Amino acid sequence: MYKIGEIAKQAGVTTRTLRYYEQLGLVSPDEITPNGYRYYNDRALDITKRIKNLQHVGLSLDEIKDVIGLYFQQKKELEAKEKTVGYLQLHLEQINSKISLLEKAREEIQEQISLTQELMSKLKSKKNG
Amino acid sequence: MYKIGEIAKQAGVTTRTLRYYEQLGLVSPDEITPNGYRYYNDRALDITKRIKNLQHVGLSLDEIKDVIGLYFQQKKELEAKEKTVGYLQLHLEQINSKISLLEKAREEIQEQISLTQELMSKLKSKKNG
DNA sequence: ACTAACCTTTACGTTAACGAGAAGGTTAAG
DNA sequence: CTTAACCTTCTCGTTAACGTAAAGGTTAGT
Repeated sequence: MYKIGEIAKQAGVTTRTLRYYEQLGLVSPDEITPNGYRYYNDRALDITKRIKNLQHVGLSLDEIKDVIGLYFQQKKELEAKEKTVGYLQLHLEQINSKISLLEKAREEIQEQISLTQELMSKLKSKKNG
Repeated sequence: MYKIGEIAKQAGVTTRTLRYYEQLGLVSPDEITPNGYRYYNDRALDITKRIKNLQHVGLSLDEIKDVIGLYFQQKKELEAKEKTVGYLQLHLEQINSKISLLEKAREEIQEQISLTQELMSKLKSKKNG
């Protein structure tokens, strides 16, 4: 069991952020002692890191809230599972489209790099020859 | 030459957004007539679309401002080119790290999907005898 | 038992990226 | 030459995702 500061440090966020996430229903402490202290387990740390990653690639906390549970959830009812798979597939498509955009950007950047380098070598050979 | 509304429509943004981008130095009209009307060319449309894409994968307008010019820039001086290549490579690394995150997320999602589907088929076979 | 380093809630502040009107000028088709 | 559909600047409002005290309680090491 870790106190909030420990989790914050490990995950690279502030304690304020963790309380904010809790308020949004994203990550909750495993236990809250009578004095109000929050105690977290490793899973909370894992979730927090995932949130950060998804946020970093352009998802809002609101979107993340819709999917973060799907990474772990283990409900027992068949019906629930069918829904879960549906949501996961939607999420997967979203991820894939982002990957496509980034790969396209990557190609363009690489092309621009080699194009520029080519021009540079021409300039240099002119200078030297 | 297109008026602002036309560009906005094509790029899927509002006119307000285009003026805001102009204010940040991201996209500028090709010409502004004496009455203040903005007229854009195809390149502005292209840039605007790129901005949207980069934004969609998690870059802020501030970060985009630093790199958007690199996708097009054709300055003549050798020194300028060397700098440009440097910036492009940094940008490329940034893009690559985002791709890695997304690919990792993708794997996890796929794993969770097949895991869930496996459990589902077990549930069904139980149900059916 | 002291004290530094934690933790709590409450609440106001901030930045980014626009949205939404007001008040008025311009253009293009009929 | 009218009028709908554009365009302009200006300004105030909004949402997300926290930051930053303030005022005080808790814990852990010495």
